[in-house]
Amino acid sequence: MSETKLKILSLGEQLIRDKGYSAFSYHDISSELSIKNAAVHYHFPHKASLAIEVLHSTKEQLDKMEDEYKDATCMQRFKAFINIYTRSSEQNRMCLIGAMVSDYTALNEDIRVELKQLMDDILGSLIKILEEGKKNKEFNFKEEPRTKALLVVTNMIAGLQVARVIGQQDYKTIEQAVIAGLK
Amino acid sequence: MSETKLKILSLGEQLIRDKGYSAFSYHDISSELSIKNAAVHYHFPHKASLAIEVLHSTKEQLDKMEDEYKDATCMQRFKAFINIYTRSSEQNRMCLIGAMVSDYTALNEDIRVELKQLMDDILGSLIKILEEGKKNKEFNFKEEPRTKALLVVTNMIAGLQVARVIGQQDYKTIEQAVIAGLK
DNA sequence: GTCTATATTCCGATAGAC
DNA sequence: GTCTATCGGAATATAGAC
Repeated sequence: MSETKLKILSLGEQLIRDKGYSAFSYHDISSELSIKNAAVHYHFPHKASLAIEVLHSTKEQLDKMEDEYKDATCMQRFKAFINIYTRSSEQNRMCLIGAMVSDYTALNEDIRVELKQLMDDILGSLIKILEEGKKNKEFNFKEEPRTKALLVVTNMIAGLQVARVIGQQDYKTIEQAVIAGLK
Repeated sequence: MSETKLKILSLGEQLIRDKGYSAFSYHDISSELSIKNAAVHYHFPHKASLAIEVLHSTKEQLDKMEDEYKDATCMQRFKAFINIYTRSSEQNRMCLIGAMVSDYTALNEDIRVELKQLMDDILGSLIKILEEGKKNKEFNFKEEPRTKALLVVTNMIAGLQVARVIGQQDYKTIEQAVIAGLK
């Protein structure tokens, strides 16, 4: 992938997670990168195609992390998962899922399908960590792993969203409580 | 308040919770109510003024609910609180807070202030219920009431958001787990 | 691959008639 | 209070030169 395309992809992700999919524009990208609107369209003909590549790129990062941590303890894997959100919090941004789901009715069918796919992958990855950790007694929670995964993920997604209004300290509080909730 | 203004206010709230603040337009309102764009502007000169009145109206509903349930048990009050989200789920909509916070960077300062105010009020209301219920042994949770409130509201906010992608059954699962998590 | 220029559409908002 | 008409601006997108 060309240098410019990579920069657009990366900036596109940051913008989506800062302003939301509907609210960011190709102008935001072109002005920041000192290129023209048409150049952005050359690399990503439609806004939807940029969003879809951002979703794919996030899926790749998830796969990479799973691979890197495949021999780690469940708690280490869980903390690596949570760390994605910690980094978002430090940027004062939402996570990609949180930014996209809240624009769901404005998305076309292609993006909706990709978004559901990524959501299923993230949830699936977390469920595996929780299942295994419960089985080997690393974790101690009473809910079904899928239920616990839904609780954790929604804490993270909305935690990042509300922290922009009420303060990042509250995100930290949520994060610590989520980790403590496994013991 | 005139009939038309009330209809616009109500529809405005539904649209914000369906499409998000940035994504809904005065055209959505005028077409649905079979009036003209200018008529909507007569009642709400700016889009921001409509949003602010929607936020105020939600605050009034919260106050009304607190008053109605002032002699109820903490569990009854908690369930009444959760019921707001249940109704949103049945409409396949986000809650107002969830719809607005995800558009936070697109909001002007006036709305941001009102949004933070409402967020504080909702959180404060829930904290009181949790505090009292913990004190009188109706509830049994180990976190600080404020922490528990943050966990519960983020479960609800993002639960409604992700349910539109992965299915309303998952919202139901979250809701049941949240209630079970008080015992 | 990037540019200039422009088409098209949509949105928030206002002036002024009725 | 609602209408017609329109302004100004922004957004997505494309054609064609370099």
